[in-house]
Amino acid sequence: MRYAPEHNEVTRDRILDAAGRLFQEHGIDAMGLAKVMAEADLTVGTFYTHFKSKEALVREVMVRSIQARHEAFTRALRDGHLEGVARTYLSPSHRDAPATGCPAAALTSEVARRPRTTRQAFAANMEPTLDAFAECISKRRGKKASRADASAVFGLLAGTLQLARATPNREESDAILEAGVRAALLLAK
Amino acid sequence: MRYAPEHNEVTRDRILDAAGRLFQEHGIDAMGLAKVMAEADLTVGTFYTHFKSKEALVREVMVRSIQARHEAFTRALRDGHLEGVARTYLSPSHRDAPATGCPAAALTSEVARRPRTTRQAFAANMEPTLDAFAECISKRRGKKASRADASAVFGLLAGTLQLARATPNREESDAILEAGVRAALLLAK
DNA sequence: ATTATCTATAGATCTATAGATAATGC
DNA sequence: ATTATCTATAGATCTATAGATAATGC
Repeated sequence: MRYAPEHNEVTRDRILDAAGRLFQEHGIDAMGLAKVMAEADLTVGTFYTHFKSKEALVREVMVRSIQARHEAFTRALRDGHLEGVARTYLSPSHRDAPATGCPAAALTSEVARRPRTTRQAFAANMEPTLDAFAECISKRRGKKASRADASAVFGLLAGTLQLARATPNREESDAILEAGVRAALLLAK
Repeated sequence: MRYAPEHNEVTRDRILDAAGRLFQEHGIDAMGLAKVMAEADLTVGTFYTHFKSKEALVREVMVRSIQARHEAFTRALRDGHLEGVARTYLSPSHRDAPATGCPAAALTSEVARRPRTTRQAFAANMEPTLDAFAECISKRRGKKASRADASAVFGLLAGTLQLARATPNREESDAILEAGVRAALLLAK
């Protein structure tokens, strides 16, 4: 159709957005390409003019979601406000909205089972976020924290959010979130 | 066939073991019943004489795996040896053997997306383990730690293990594990 | 004229069921 | 005689491809 020059890219973005939401809410393996394309108001046939394979989509979605989250993290982490980040991350509203929430909390254990290229894309794109956490922790502690140290704090946030999501009783789940905030601040002291 | 009275139960156990390994290694949605039954040296047809549905299998496998892990945890946690538990949990060999490792690290984010009955089975069966952690932390701190406090420590362990599994570079992954151990001990102080 | 979209389909796999087969305690 | 197992199959869905259709810049 020789569409407008930006048309292709706009559609691609719509597919990536749809896949990002559906993968995080229902898991990668649970969402077929037909459902992803329907969420983007398209049919399956069009998928392969935009992506080489489902795994290529998974990689791109992950990178994109991680980068989008990075923006949010760095905005919040500026000036060393780790407390605010922890409170927002471990909030009931984040727990209850996995589709638009942190991709690491939703997908890390699935990423671990994906092909090496996908894991590399994940790890490489998490580095800026982990470095931002490390810098923030360093400031609080008054001594250098490594990226690995930041991974432990981030692991606490993501792991605790997952436990809260898997806990059906609301009060118990809320209590897990609150204990997670206290723990995160203790850790970064 | 009017088999030996214990025959049915033995076979059921074999299916549960097979499913436990395959679910933890490849994810629940990635493993079809045909593959699970083949791993147990059976064919698909037999599945429904043992379980009502795949979801019923998922619930039973989870309960069983969590209980098996609980044994290991309580043995190790006795006498307040949190350091040993953290070192074993965040060891390269645990990272590299998800099939036989902690079910929570492998499956919590998937459990969060399962039906409420499955999440209830998960949460209820995690309680003894979390209480054992809470008791151990209480001893170390010299003041009462709640189950939610234990969830934060456990969330740190599971979340950090997941990050280490998703990190393809070995040195970086090892560093994450080590930082996780330090963080766990710091948290429980 | 170009190309993103559509419909249709291949071939594999998924969960679940039906009915035949085979193993063994009475 | 009982029942766990098998083979076979239904019907839905999965990833991926082929070829027709339609939209728009030249």
